[in-house]
Amino acid sequence: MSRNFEIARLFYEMASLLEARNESVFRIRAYQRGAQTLETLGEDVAAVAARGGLTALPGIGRDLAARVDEYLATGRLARLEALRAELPPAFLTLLEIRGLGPRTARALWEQRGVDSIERLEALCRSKEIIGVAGIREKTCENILKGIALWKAGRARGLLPAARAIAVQVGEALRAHGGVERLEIAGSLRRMRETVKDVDLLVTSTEPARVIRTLTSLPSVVEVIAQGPTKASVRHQDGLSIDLRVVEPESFGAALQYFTGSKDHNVRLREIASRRGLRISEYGVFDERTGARVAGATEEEVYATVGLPWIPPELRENQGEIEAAREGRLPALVAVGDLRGDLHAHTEWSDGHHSLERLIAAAEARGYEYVIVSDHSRSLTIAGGLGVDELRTQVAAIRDLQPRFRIRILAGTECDILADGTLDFPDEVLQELDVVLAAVHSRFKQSREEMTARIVRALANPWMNVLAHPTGRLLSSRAPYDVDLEAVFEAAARHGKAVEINASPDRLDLGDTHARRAAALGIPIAISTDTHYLRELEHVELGVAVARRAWLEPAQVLNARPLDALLAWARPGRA
DNA sequence: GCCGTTTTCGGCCCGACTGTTTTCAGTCG
Repeated sequence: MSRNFEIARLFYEMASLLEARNESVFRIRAYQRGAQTLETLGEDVAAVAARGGLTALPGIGRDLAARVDEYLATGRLARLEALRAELPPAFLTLLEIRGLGPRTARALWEQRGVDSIERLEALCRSKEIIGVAGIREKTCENILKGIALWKAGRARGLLPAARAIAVQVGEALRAHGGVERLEIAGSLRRMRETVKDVDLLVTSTEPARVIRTLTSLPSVVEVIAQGPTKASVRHQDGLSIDLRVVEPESFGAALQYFTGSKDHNVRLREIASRRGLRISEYGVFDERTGARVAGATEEEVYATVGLPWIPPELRENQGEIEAAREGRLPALVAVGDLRGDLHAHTEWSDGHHSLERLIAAAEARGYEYVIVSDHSRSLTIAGGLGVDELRTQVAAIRDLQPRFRIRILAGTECDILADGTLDFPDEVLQELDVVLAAVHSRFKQSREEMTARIVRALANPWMNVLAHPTGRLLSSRAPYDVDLEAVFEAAARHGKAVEINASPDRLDLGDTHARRAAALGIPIAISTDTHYLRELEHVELGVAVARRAWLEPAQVLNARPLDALLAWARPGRA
């Protein structure tokens, strides 16, 4: 599905270049919408094109379909190349500077020859950009700040870190008074896997006081913008924090609005507009009379456009509005639906606690079962277990069982070797209750090799769950090159499950892929990959990904009762 | 450039803040 992202990126670029040319905002938006459709498409765009289905996709009409076809056939987009020729190669990079948009960047290129961030910085320092596109002293300073920020890296924060900051800042605002109600909104409320900024929404009778509190917090290093009802600041560890203060009667509308996503909200407003209504963060208003018809709660806002309340995790314009209209929103899986954890380590390999403590902690969480899935022998760096050691561990587990109510499952996180064979022989694997398999080495294999490797592992009759299927680390490592569609096809054919690994740096599978896998009928395991006991709590993150993937309990492997799980994993065993 | 239970033409989501401009453009979300 990598072509989906390639073409989406090209469409986004097209939109930016068109914007620099002052083209119609609607044409620009059309390319952005088309790009968004492609990057969230669960299916390979080439397959859609092959069956002539491109124009059936939302936002893809005759022209965009022709461009997709052109790219698939030739690997090029003539129109884009013509647009690129008008501007410097680094134009897109310039747009990554906060506060610098396509119009200004184009003017800088045409009037001062700005073709790189280095040159932009030099001209800012020498003040030579003053006079272009209404730029004066202040804008010059802001661009320099933007450049400094860009150099520092615009990393999105991991979900738990951002949430911690949001909670901390929220508490500080409350402590200083004036806050009536406070909610976390934005991508944090939608539980996106990474978060670029924290959106806080407050009702208050003293908006100025709350704004002032935020801008003067010790952990705030820069005030980006500050008005009577809105402020935007930079937190000391890089995230920006946006605060909005609204009246209580607008709280629902504001919460809906600031939760997003942008695309979800645009759709909602379009529907409202067809009904003669106007939705803003202040409420829902009758277009003719100007009268407010809703706003205090989110439910009210959705009701005005004939929809039930939609869970925040689904608000990505990925079909949730249609599903809501037709009364087929999923009954999303929740933490309480999970009956056990299917991926956990102990000090037998690279975990930091004993077998007993893991089991006791899982039992204390109220689980019906927990697996012990330490690494296998080839992963020496993680203290992988050899065959004898594994058998000793299984015996230790069987010995411990009578002391616990929770069922302890003997397992392994078995390495998938470079050729796709598993690290333990079949006669060893069949002694276990559940077998996880994962790639931990030779990440640089070609797409063909990696795909064949994983597909072969899935064919092993004793293997059950493919753990962290893409190998990505959100903060540091790209996924390995693999044809996931082929992997899913093999998993479905062999009756295997795939994992949502809830480790905050992995979240692997991610939401889009998990949704695709589940649509193919593949059971999804939501697992913590616990190495420290506190990480059992990461199950919340895994469930968040699952909810964003539209999963219901029936699609989740570890929402099944113990008997059903064992019958699935070892059908031959009594 | 897309789209249609108002429409195949004429619409297309809405508002805050900043810096520059005396009425608004650009950027952001």
